[in-house]
Amino acid sequence: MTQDSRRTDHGPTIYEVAERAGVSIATVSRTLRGTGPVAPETRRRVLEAAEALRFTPSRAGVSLAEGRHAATGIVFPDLSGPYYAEVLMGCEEVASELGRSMIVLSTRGRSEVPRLVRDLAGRVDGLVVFGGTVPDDLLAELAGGGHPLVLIASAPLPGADLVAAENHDSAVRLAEHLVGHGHRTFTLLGAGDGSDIAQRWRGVTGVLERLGLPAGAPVPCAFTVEGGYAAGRELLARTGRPDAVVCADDQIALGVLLAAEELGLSVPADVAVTGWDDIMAARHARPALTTVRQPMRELGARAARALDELIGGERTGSRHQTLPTELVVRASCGTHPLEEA
Amino acid sequence: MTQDSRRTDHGPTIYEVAERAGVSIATVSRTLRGTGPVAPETRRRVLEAAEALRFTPSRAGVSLAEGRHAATGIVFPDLSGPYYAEVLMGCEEVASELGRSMIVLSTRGRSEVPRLVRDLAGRVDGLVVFGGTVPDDLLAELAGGGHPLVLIASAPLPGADLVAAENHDSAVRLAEHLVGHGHRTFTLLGAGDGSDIAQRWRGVTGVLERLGLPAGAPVPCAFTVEGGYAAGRELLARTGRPDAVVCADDQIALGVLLAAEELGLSVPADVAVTGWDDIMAARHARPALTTVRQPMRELGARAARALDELIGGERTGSRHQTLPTELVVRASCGTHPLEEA
DNA sequence: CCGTCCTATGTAAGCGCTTCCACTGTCCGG
DNA sequence: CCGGACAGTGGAAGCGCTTACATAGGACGG
Repeated sequence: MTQDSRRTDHGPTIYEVAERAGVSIATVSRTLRGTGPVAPETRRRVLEAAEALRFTPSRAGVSLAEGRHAATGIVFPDLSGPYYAEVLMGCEEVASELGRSMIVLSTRGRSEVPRLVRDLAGRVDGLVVFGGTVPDDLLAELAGGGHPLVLIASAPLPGADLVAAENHDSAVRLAEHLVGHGHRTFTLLGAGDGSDIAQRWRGVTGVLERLGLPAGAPVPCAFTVEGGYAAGRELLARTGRPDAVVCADDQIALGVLLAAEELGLSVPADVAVTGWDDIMAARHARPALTTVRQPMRELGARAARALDELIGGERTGSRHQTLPTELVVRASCGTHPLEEA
Repeated sequence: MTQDSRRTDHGPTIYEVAERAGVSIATVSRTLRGTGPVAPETRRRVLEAAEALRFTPSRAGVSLAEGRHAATGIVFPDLSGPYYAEVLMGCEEVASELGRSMIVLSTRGRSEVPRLVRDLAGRVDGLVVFGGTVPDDLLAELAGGGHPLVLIASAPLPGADLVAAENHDSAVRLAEHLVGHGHRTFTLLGAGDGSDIAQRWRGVTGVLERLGLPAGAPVPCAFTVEGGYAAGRELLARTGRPDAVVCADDQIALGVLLAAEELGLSVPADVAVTGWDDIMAARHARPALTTVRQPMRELGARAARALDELIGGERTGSRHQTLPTELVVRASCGTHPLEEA
C-alpha cells in the first residue's frame, strides 16, 4: 500500500542534469532559462546533458518557485454548439502565445460547481468565465480574493473585466430588417436568462414599440433544437400565428424550422424565422437562417489578452469591451429583391 | 523591476490556517484531506480557520509533494465542428469525476507543436492525443518516457492505449445501403490522412469490388465545407458525374450539397451524397444528410477512463477499444419507401 | 499497577525548481 | 601595478504542501 504507486514515474530532475554536466543546479537553471551569464563551454555541456536526459523541468517545481502557474482557466456551460467551442479556441490560441496553458471546466450537469471552480482557481493565474455558469457571490469572492477575472457575455461585476458582443443595436438592425419585409406580428422565442438575451429583446421591442406594433413578452424555451421544436409546434399551430419568430439563438430557430416543415408551413412565405450566433448549421439549413454573427473567436482572444494584462498587473481598473456583430441576411426572414431577380 | 510583480497575490497558506487554529500544519493537512486521526474539537477549529481564511491549498505545493498533477492533457487539431468538441466534453466530464483537470492544446496552425506538447506533458499525469496531431516519434518518446498515453482515432502505437470508432464495417453498411438504392458509380471524396479514413474507404471499395463495380481512388479534398464545395463543383460539373458521392466527413458533404444546389442538381435524384460523423448541420441540411454517427462523447469518456487506469497503474499492457457507430439514413442518399408512402 | 496499544499531535525531511548572495578570477583604466 | 567592475559559478534559502517518524498521554488487559 505504501509502495511506490503514489506517483507517476517522473523524468530526470535538474540535479541529474547538473551532475551529468558537472555543474551546480543553479547553473543548469540559468542556462536553460537564459537568465544570468553562462560560459559558452558550460552552456554546451549543460544543453548536452539536458538533451541526453530528455530533461523537462517539473512544472510543479517551477510553479512553486515562481509563484505562478502559467495557466489560465476557462469556465463554460457546455461545448455543444459552436459558440463556446469557438470562443475557447480563440482563447486557447492567444493564451498559448502568451505561454499559458488553458484548463477547461464545463459546468453543465455538474452538481458541485463552486467546489470545482474554487479548485480550478487554485491551479491557474486567472479565470475566464462565461455568464451564467458561476454564482455571482462566488465570482465576487474570487474577484475580491485577488483572482484576475474576465467575464464573457455576462452581467458586469466590480473588479472583473468584461468582454461581450454587441446585443442591443444588432437586435435593432435585425428587427428593422424584418419590419422592412413587411412582418408585423412578432414572437420572441427564448426568455432571457442573463442580461445578454435581455438586451437583444430590448432592441427588438424598442423597434416594435416605436412603430406601434405589438410586442409580447418573450416566450420561454429551452436553448436547444428540441426546445425550439417544441415551442415552435405549439406556437405555429395555433390561430393567430405570428408573421415572424425571432429566436434567442440559432439552435432554437433550427427547431422552429423543423416544426414549420412538419406543419406544412413555408418559411419565409408563411412565417419568418431568425436566429442568433450564426452557427454552422444556420448556413446549411434550408431555408438558410437569417441570423446575427458574433465574433466568437475574437471574444475568446480578447478575453485571453485582457486576462493577461490583469495577471501581469499592467492594469488594475476593470475594463469593458463590446465587440461588433454582423447581421447575416439569408432566406429565412423573407424574400429578397436580389433573389427575385 | 525586482519588485513584487513576479507573482500573483496568492491566498493564505497552510501555515496561516495552522496558526489561526493553534495547531501544526500537519494537523491542518490531515484534517483537510481526511488522512490520519484528528480529535473532533481540533477538527472543528481547523475547519473554522480554513473557512474564515477561505483557504485553498496551493496546487503547486500539493502537486510537488504528492508527485502528481491531478490533471490530464488533451491534444486535438481544432475545435471547429462538433466532433472534437464533443469528445472533449466526454473526456472532461469523466476526468472531472476522477478529480482531474483537463488542459487543452490545439495544434491547428501552430508551428512549435513538439515544444507545446512536451510542455503540456510536463504539467499533466497523462495525455489523450487525437490521431494526426503529434508526430509519431514524439509520441513514441513520450510513451517510452513513461507518460501514460491514450490515442483517439489514430494508428496504434506500442505502449499506448487506443480508442476509436468502428470504421470498416460501418462503411460496408453505408456502401451496401447506397448500392441498395441503385447507385452504381461512386466517388470517394477526401483522401485519407490517417488510418481512420483509410479503413472507411477499404470498407466501401470492398463492397464495390465484390459487386464488380468500379471504385476509383479517393479524391483529395480539404476536410472543410469549402473544400467539399470546391471539389464538388469540379466533380459534379464534368461529364460522367458519379451516382453517389461518399464523403470522408459531414463538412465535405455539406460543401458538396452546396455545389449541387448551385449547379441545379437535385440531391438525391441526380446524385446521392453521404457524410460521416453526424454533426448538427447534417440533420438540418436539406436534403438532410445520410451519415454515420460516431459515439463522440463516449470516445472521450473511454479515453479519460483508460488514461486513469494507465496512470493509476492498474494496468500496464496497452488496450485497444473500438466503439460501434450508427448508420443514420436521411434523405441525401436516395428516396426511401417509407417517404414515398 | 505496569507494559502495551492507540489516538492525537508535532517535527522535520523532502518534492524540484528559482534566485539572492557570496565568492573567485580576469580584465582594464588609471 | 592596484582597485574595481564584472563574468561565471556554487551555496543555500525558500515556494506550500504531504507524510514518515517521534512523542505524549490515556485506556486497558493481565
